Amino acid sequence: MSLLHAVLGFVAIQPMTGYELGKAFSTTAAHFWPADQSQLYRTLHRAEADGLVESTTVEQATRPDRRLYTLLEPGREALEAWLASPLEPDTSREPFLLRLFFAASLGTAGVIELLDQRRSSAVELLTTLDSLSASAPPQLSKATLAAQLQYGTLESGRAHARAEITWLDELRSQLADHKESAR
Amino acid sequence: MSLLHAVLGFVAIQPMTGYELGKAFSTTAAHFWPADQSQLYRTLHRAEADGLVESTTVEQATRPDRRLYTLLEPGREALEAWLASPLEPDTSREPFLLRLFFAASLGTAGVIELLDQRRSSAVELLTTLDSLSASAPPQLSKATLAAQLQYGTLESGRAHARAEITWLDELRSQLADHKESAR
DNA sequence: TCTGAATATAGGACAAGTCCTATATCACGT
DNA sequence: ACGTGATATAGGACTTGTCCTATATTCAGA
Repeated sequence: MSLLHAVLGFVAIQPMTGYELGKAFSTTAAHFWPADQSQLYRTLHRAEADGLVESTTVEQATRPDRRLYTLLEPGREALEAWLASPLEPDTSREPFLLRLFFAASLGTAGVIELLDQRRSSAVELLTTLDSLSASAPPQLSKATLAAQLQYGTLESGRAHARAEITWLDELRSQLADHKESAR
Repeated sequence: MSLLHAVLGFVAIQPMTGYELGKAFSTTAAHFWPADQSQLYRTLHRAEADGLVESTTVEQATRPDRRLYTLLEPGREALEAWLASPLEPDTSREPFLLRLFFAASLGTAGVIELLDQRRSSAVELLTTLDSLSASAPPQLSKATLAAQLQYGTLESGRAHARAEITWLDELRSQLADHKESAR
């Protein structure tokens, strides 16, 4: 249940509404933590019921009312406890690798197509991250710790995207050679 | 629901029991597709109910009976359809990045500790993958396509683990420098 | 003028996965 | 002798996330 922690993390920086949180996720955190809009609001409700955050309704003339969420002390404690808790081992699912693992029946040509598809999404991702990265403060060494860490997550995405592309290219050429030599 | 496809993929290679599938996942596929034992059996039941696989009970004297699952034609079609379907964009969650993103309140020293923890799990993973990789056939260029692809998923894991370590080291030294210069 | 996107929140139905427990027997080590 | 792990399957309870729909208004563009 880490969406809760992400929500607490954002609200700790600044009180926010559910809508703003959605924006924050889809811009800053999209590449490592997709957040479903519906789930977001449900998480906020639950966090409030659990006394972690508090909401005040901000009436608006033309738009629907906004509910501004503020972090409460128990919420801050939960956030800190999460940050300090031991890292659990990564158990991530990689749908692409799953597919590749079983893709032999597509034949060499089919697999190469699959690799090329994957390659172009990786390039696309890298381009997106590059442009986000370009809009970061140039004086990183003088930035706050928070800014450095947020930039760091971007760098992580870039590093992995580059690694993915390199790996794909190697595998591709290996398969192509094999096909060649099998003539 | 990709566990189903993974199950079909394994059963396509060779008829298997749920128990054997569990083994297959935890040895070959553990690093990209963790499979819960309970979920595995449920998936098998459902696949059989849907006419994708067929099971025959193999009675055993001392051990509990085994149910051997065989791929049926509709199952093979489902598998091929999945392999040929367009790749959906990756929406993976990265709990570590989420934590790092909000970790500023731990302070530079605390963050460095976090990075070090992460680094040692990455090194551990890399070591595991390296030893798996070492037991692969040396004549890779002569291997079957299936073997090449399966080896490829291992290589992917290694490439990403190395990228992770490099990135962690860079971030770590950047934070350390910053701390240094802030004295 | 009409359509769609943005602003803002919310619920229902469902899918998928996790964790724990149950059952039963045998082999192996201490 | 005694517990632990391997073999083998299965269900219950629960959590989390996804997808779709609803509601209500305003503004920009075709």
